[in-house]
Amino acid sequence: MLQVSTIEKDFERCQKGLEKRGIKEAESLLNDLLNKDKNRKSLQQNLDQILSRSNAIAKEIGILFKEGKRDEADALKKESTQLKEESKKLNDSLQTTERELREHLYNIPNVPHESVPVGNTEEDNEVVKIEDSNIPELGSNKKPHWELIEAYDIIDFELGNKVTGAGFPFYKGQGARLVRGLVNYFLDKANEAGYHEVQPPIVINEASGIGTGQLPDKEGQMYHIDETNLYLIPTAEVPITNIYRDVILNENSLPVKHAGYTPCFRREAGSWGAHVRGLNRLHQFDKVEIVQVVKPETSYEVLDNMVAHVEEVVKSLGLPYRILRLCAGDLGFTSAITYDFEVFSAGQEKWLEVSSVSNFETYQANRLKLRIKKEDGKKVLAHTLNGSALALPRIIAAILENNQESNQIRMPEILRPYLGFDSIKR
RNA sequence: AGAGAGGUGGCCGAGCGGCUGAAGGCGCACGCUUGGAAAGCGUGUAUACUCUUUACGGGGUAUCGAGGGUUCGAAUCCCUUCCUCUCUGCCA
Repeated sequence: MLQVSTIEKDFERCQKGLEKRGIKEAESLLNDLLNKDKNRKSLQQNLDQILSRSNAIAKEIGILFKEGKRDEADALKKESTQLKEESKKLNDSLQTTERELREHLYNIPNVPHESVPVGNTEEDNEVVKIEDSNIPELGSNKKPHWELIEAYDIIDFELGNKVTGAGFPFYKGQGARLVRGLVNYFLDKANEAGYHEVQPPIVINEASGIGTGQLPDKEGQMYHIDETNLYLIPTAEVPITNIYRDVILNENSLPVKHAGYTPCFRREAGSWGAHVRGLNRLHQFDKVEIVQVVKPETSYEVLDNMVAHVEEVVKSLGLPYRILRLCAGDLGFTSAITYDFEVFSAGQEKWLEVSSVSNFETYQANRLKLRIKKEDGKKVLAHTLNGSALALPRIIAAILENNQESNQIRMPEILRPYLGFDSIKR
């Protein structure tokens, strides 16, 4: 969530940033917030004064009682009772104001970074890099992965339908081993790059959802468990980043780098259709996530490092890819800047998003109350970043489609030690 | 799931209606001491909001799991809720 102090100091930047996101009334919105905050402050001040007086009276009464001066004490009691009524009222309106302010802030997205292109749709995303020299020539008998997986019997949607429902496939045989191999490979790469591995819970509470910004904004995208008011994670970002909720980190313990593998669950309500066949969109999928908590002044350098790491992994699989800088309209709610990675899947002749690397600046940290204690004792909000490294299903789709031959699918060289086979055969 | 115990500062732990933002200890930081280290001694050591100050700093309020209540006054009493531990049950 945005900080009121940032809005005060950097009004114009905030206004322009939000306008870039298509919020036309940004100026009045921000002014409204500032006014609410002013209101909050004055209420707080009045309340504090009354409480201060109450505390003084209570102390006096204590002393008077000890001295046996009942009458004087009784007079003070009356005043105190009166003050209490006043303070109750003030406290109520203070809490209302604070709640409104908070809710208001929750509903304002992050201010995009300067370099984020203007735009509303995917078309406006900026292609930063494209590496398409290795797009295969498949000729006339190329197949999309949903045909390949049936032909080789490695992923079974029907079985998933039976046991759970649409979007929950079974991976079988070499398909299951491919998933396991990829997860291991991705985790090994992350470890090599200095990310400390964690295996987080895949169910989170409400506070965690709010901390990273899934709640209250994207409530409908998560599976909810009513009995215990818990949510299935949509990404490992949530449990991993929330390790640092309500934490003050020493400056010298930064950067914090974590990697973790989890299944991810997304309801994807209403976003189904012909263009999301097969592995392109699922309710449950596997992903290795990388997360960093860093000093504000280093976060853009770190972002570049994370992009470079993801690029290295994608490249090592021999997949054609491109890197996009998302336009303001396509940018996630909590992100200041996001780079998407897409791989080209030659069977469908489509670019598929396989990773999203974002800098949230202080937006998440402010919600999380994640701060850094500097050498001089001053505290500042940390910057948080994360990226997929990588999400599996579309990587699998691209591997299958791009490496298909008439009677086998060759596996990328680098994966073979992880798989125990060189190609998928019938 | 049933019965009981408990949640206090970075940690341990006292307090069980006013003098407690909180004893004592440990840890940590700085200083003294030392040839150096240890020990010893001294000082300091939560967070948020807010007022004030050029700054150093100073003041106010809140916070003893969370929320509500009783009271002039609550870490201390009552209620609700969450969590932890022990025993019983169940179970990978």
